Amino acid sequence: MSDQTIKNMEEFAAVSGISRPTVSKYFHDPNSVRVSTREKIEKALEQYDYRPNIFAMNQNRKLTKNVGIVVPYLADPFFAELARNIEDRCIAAGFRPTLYSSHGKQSLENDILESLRSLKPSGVLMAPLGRSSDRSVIEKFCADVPTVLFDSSIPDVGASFIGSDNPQFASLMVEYLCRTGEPPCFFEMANPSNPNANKRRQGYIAAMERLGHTPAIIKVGGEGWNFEEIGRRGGKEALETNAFTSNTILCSNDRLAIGLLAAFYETRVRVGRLEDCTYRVAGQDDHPFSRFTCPPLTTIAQDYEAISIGAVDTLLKLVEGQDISRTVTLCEGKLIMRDSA
Amino acid sequence: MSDQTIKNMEEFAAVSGISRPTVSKYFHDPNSVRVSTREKIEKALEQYDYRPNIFAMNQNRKLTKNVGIVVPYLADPFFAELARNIEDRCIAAGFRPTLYSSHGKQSLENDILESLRSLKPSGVLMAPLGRSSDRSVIEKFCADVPTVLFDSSIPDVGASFIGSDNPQFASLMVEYLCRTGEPPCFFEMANPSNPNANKRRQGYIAAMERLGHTPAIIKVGGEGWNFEEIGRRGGKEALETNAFTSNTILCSNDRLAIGLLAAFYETRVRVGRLEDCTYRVAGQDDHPFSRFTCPPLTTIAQDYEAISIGAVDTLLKLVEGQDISRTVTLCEGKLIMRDSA
DNA sequence: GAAAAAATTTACCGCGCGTAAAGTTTTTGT
DNA sequence: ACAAAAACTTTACGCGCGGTAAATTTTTTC
Repeated sequence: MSDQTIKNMEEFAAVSGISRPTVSKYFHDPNSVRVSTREKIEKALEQYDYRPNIFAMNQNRKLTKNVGIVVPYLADPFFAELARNIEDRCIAAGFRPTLYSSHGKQSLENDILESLRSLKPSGVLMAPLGRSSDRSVIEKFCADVPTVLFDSSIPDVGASFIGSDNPQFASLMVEYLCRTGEPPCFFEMANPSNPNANKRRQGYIAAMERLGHTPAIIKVGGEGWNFEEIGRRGGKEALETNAFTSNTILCSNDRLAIGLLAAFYETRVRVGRLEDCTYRVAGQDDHPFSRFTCPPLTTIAQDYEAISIGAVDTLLKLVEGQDISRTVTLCEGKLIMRDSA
Repeated sequence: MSDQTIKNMEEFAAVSGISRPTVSKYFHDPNSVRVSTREKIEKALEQYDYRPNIFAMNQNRKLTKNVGIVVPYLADPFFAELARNIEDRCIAAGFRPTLYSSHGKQSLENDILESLRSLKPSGVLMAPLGRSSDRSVIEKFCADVPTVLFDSSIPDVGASFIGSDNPQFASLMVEYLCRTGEPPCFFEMANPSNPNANKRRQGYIAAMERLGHTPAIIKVGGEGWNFEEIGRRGGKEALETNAFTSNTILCSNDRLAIGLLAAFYETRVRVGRLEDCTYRVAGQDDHPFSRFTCPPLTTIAQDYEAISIGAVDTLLKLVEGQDISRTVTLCEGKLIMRDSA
C-alpha cells in the first residue's frame, strides 16, 4: 500500500496505467472492461486504496444506487429485524441502503420522504405508518420514486405491496384454538394504527363463523405505539369488568399479548394450556420476545424471509426498468406452538 | 406556488432577485445575509419550492452536515431508543443523521466506517461492538473523523466518551438487594461482548466486599447477541446444577434477566419479593421490555436522556472546532423498583 | 494474415454548487 | 453628514465525475 494519496479518478487512472473513462466504466461495472485491464485496475486498487467520490458520482447520475428503507417504528424489534434483513439484501445487490424510522409520527414520515427525494434514490422500500399516514404525500412520492410498500398496505399506492396474509393468520390460529379448547375471543386496540389489525379481526370473525361459533371482540383504548402498555392496562380492565367471554384470548398482535400476559401475572391469573391455568392467550407475529414471555407465547410467525426477499426482488426488477404492473403478495403465517395456548 | 420548475441555484437566484453566491450563503446559514435579502429569498422559496442539490453541495464542502450514528445491534430496543433520541437531537441541530447497525458483526462495523468515510461526515456518534470491535480500524477512523463514542468505551479511542457509570449501577443494586434480603450472586455471560459487563462485575464485587459479603459469580456460556436465549439456557442449567448460591440473583443486564425469568418460569420456580417466591431477580439497563416481564423486573435505569444529550452536545462542540481534550462522562443509574426483587 | 469486432484513448462539455477576489451598495458610528 | 465597516454583486474558476463522439489500438474471426 503506497502512501501517495490519490485525489481523484484522473490520478488513479494515471497510476493504474488506464485512461480515466475506462476506469469510470470499471467502477460502473467491473465486467464491462477487458480482463487484462480489470486486473491492472484492481492491482492499482490494492496499492493505492482509492474510491470514487460518492457525491460527484451521484451528481449527474439518475441511478444513484441509493435505496431508502422506511419503517414506522424501529424500536419495535419486529421492524428492526425486518429492516436488517432487507438491508442485507440491498447491500448484496450492490446498493447503498439508508434506514429511516418514522417513530410513529406522520410528520416524521413526511419529512423522511422529503429528505429521501433529495437523495435521488433509485428505489425505496417502505412500511407506512398505516392509518396515520398521509396518503396523498405517500402517493405523490410513489409517483416520483419507484417504491415498494411492505408490511402495511395503502390501497393502490406504491409500485407493489408485499406483506402477510393477515386473515390467514387469524384463521389459522382460530382453527388451532378451537381444536384444542374453547373458541377464542379477540383482543385488540379500539383504534389500531395498523391496517393489518382490521384484516386480522375480519379473519377472526370469518373463521369463527365458519366453525359455527359466535365471534366476540374486546376492544381496548389507547393511542400510539406503546402496545405492551396498552395491552396491560386494557387487559387488567377487561379482567376487572369480566369482559373476556372465553377462557381463550386471541390477541391482535404479540405486543398486545405481551402486555396482556403482564396484566394476568399482576392479577395472579395463571395462563397456559395446562390443567391449573384459567386462561389461554395467543398472539400473532412471532415477535422476537415472544419466546421469552411467561408462559412462552403461542403465535403465528410472520415470514420475515419471504417478505424481505419479495420486497427487495420486486424493487430490483422495478429499478432495472422492468415495467411490472402493481402486484400484491401476501405471505402465509406459520403456527408456532408454545405454552401459552 | 408557481409551477415553473427551478433546476438549480442559478435559476432560483434569478427569480428571487438575488445573486447566486448570496443565495448560496443563505443556504449555508440564513443569518449570514441581510434581513431584507433573507426575506426576498424566503418569499421566493415559498413560491418556487427549490432546494439545493445535496450532492453538489457536499462535493466542495468540508463540513457536510452529515452525521453518522452507529450502534452495535439495532434489534435491541435499548439501542433503538437511544438511537432515536440521538437522531432527533441531530436533526434539531440542523444535521442529517444516518443510522447504521453493526448487527453484532465486526466485519459490518468495519464496512460501516468505511462507507461512512466516503460520506465525509462532519461527525460520528458511535457505540462500538466492544470486545469484538477492531480497535485499530476504529482508532484510525477516529483520527480522521470527529467521533464521540458512547455506551461502550474503547480506552483512549475517540474524541470523547459518554456512557453509564457501570460500577455504580451494580453497587446501587447490590446495596438495595442487601438491604431488603439476601446478598445477591451475580449472573453473567462467560465471554461478554460488551466491556460494560466487566465493569458491572467489578462493581458487584466491590460493593459486596464493602458490605462484608462474599461475592459469587455464575458464568454462562454462549456467543453472540441473543442474550435472552443465553440467559434462559444458562439459567436452566444453573438451576439444575444448583449453581445459584443465593436466593437473590443480580444479572449483568436486563436481557439476560429476561431469559433467566423465562427459565425460572419453565421450571415452575416463583420469582419475586413476595412470601411465596423462592428467588429474587434483578437486572441492569431498564430495557423497554423489563416493565412487562413476569414479574416486572427490578432494575437500574440507564439515563437515555443524559447519554444522548451529552453525546450530541460533545460532538457539536467538536464539529464547531472547539478543540476539547478527550473527556469521559459517566451517567449515574437510577434504581427502578418493580416486583422481581 | 487481412478484415471485422471490440475495447480503449483522446478530447471536450456539462452537472450544481463552493469560493475567492474585486468592485459596488448599504449600513453603522460619531 | 461623512468616513469606515459591513453586506452584497459580479466575475471567474474549481470540484470530481458522467457522458459522448471520433480516432486509435487491440483482440477476435475466418
